[in-house]
Amino acid sequence: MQSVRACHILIVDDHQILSDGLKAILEKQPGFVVCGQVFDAGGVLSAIQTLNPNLVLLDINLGGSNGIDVGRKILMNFPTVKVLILTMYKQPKLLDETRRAGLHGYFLKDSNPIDLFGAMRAVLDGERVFDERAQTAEPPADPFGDDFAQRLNLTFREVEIIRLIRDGLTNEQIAARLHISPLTIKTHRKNVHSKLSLTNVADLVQFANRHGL
Amino acid sequence: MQSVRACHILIVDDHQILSDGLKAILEKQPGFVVCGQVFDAGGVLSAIQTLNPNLVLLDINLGGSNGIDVGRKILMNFPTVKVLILTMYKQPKLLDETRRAGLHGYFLKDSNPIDLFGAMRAVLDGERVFDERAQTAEPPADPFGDDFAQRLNLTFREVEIIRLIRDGLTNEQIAARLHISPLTIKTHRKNVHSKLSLTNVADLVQFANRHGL
DNA sequence: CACCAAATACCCCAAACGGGGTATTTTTTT
DNA sequence: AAAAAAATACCCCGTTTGGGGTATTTGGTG
Repeated sequence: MQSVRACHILIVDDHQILSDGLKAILEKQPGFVVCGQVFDAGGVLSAIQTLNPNLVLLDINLGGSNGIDVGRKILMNFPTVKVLILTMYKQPKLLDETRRAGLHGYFLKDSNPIDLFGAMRAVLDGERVFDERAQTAEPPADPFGDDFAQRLNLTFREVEIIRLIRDGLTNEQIAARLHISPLTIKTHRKNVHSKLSLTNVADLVQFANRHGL
Repeated sequence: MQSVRACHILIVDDHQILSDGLKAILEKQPGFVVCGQVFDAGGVLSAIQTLNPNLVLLDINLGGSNGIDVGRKILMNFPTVKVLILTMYKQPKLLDETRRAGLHGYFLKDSNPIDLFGAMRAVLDGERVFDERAQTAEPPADPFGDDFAQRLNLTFREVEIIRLIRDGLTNEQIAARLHISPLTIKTHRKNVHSKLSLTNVADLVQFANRHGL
């Protein structure tokens, strides 16, 4: 027998292993009941209709669809349902989009589950919760906590520039941002290409994504 | 009291929510014991030394480090430990790298946990397990299973070309691949930019990644 | 058949990138 | 203080991309 006051949760994530795992730990928490799991964007609205959850945990990357768009649709159709984005992306752009979409929170997958439960309760209490780590335009601070930069012989400045290239800035724009000459950016870029054996922007962006810059 | 024959597992993943969740469902499985969790590349080797696992579940994206490299180090230092890559990346390149590194398997996070348990048992029995879905260079077949392409008014050809751009090919190379003129690629590209409100390769690659192309 | 979306192909020109150099200054390490 | 590493900046030139057009052909669908 379970409390009628328990919060009903719908998990929307295309990674079944995460979804099932999250369900397992949520169900050990008193007050939370996972009333359903959806693995793609398609079935979300009908699942909400059927299962009537209080809160939807929503991934952004839904194998082809954008979770934030899905969140918008949820709000339009079910204004009382809370929507909490649960994602791996520490990108201010996505957090802003989530906020502008009127969703109730943005939470990172590398967080402590305990904190997630706290965020969920806060959202259910009517608060909005946005993870700071995704707001502060990723720390230009120190990409060297890990050893990957050293391993690849990338310097601090190079990592900094890779990030800006990934974000779609041109040499000119990067130069303006860093208050140095565009020609210097070009040099850094050539060095990066040489170090990583790349020849174009696309591969560099892929590299940046893969290494979580 | 637990069976002395239980397989001891170390989970290496920077997403604590996934790690804890996976631990929760693994511990419901008879024969599996999670002997430890590591959240970054740094502590892996010493954790293995201390905890003596039979199998390491290893993510590729370790917040700055490459899991496959970590896997190589594990094999060098602990040749009897099995290493199973558990990742979201359906990329043949990464699967090949895993195979060449001599690791024991490559498994996708959007799989059924039951299948994961099967793969783990197979690996422990000395087999190697590589998920087919990451081998078959993602299906150029049908990007329209989801609605995203329609939603964004992208045509089949456009999606096809976006993929090739993302993979770092130039217009010339794409044209050769598709047996059409480079100028046609250019036109498609312009149309894509217009439809998606993009202006450069970097943003296009980000788009492709985010939508799982 | 008429219509329309999709795919094909070209014109123009400007902007940006890619790769080969060299060189100076600043910072860090030895 | 000397050496090494990092960051800065420029030269060359060719390739590639970006964006404004226009136009033909192809394959459905009403």
